[in-house]
Amino acid sequence: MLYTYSIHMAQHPVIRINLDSDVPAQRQIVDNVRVLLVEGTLRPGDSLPSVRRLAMELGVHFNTVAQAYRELAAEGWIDLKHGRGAEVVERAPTPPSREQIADFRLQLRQMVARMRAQGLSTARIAAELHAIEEDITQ
Amino acid sequence: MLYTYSIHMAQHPVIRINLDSDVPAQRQIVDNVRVLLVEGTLRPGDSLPSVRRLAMELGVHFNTVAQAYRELAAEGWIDLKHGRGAEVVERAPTPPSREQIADFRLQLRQMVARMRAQGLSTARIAAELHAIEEDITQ
DNA sequence: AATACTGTACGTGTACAGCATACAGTTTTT
DNA sequence: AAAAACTGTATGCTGTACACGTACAGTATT
Repeated sequence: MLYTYSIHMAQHPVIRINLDSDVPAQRQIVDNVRVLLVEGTLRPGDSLPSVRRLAMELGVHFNTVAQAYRELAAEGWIDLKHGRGAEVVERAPTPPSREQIADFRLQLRQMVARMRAQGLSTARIAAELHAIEEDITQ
Repeated sequence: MLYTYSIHMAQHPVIRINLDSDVPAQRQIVDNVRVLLVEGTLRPGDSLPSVRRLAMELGVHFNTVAQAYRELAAEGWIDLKHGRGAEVVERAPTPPSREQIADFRLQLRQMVARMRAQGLSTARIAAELHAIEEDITQ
């Protein structure tokens, strides 16, 4: 839990990043906010914290947050308006491609391999997969 | 399939990397070989292709492969001997930590969010999760 | 008009990926 | 034994991305 920072967004949601991780802060911010967007915790019309406010609470420079926001804007999730903050917008659905399924399958195998290499049992991993599977099907 | 390179390892297994990906070639090599190691396609006693041979077939510099091999050696998978190639060795089991389960869970959620953002349906994603789950439990 | 907030655009230092090149150890060939 | 052909290793260079500092530009409030 050390070196883990969090912030409440829009009064409710929370994102956390780990400054010790080898994963860049920018990517952690993008990945975490994207989860909130996909899972519906952040919805169109909601406003995101300002780059300076989020940066202060996460312990990074505001330009780091700004770049993460630009990434999310490029993906079509949010709208950045100069001087007026960032707001979640309706996002046009993306047509899936065949490669993505193969990519997803490979990335899953790689993640499972990484976890098994770290000592997690296959039973434990299967349980986590099952839990996520149930989460998204309801 | 463009820009995807592959190589046969030890007569049978195959690894592929995508030079267009933003994921570094080093990491792709490590991740792909780790999958083969965890899934038992590569076993203790097997020898890996030389850094120059694998590099040529993947289309990268041999030092890139060498660094990937060093990473795998650091993880305890292979033994690098000067002048005599790389060999898979028996690996001591790693004791799992509590944080890893939380990390795994978060990474899974992030991966699912990324795939949903790319247009994959929750049904399709759930099917992939289920398939992997069954693969590792047998 | 002034102030305090918003996001943007530059430059700087650092870390890492990828490559070129030279080196060192081992095996095979001559 | 010498030479050649393989093996992995070490060092330096270049390009790119991350994180930060600082100055700028747009908007809302005072």
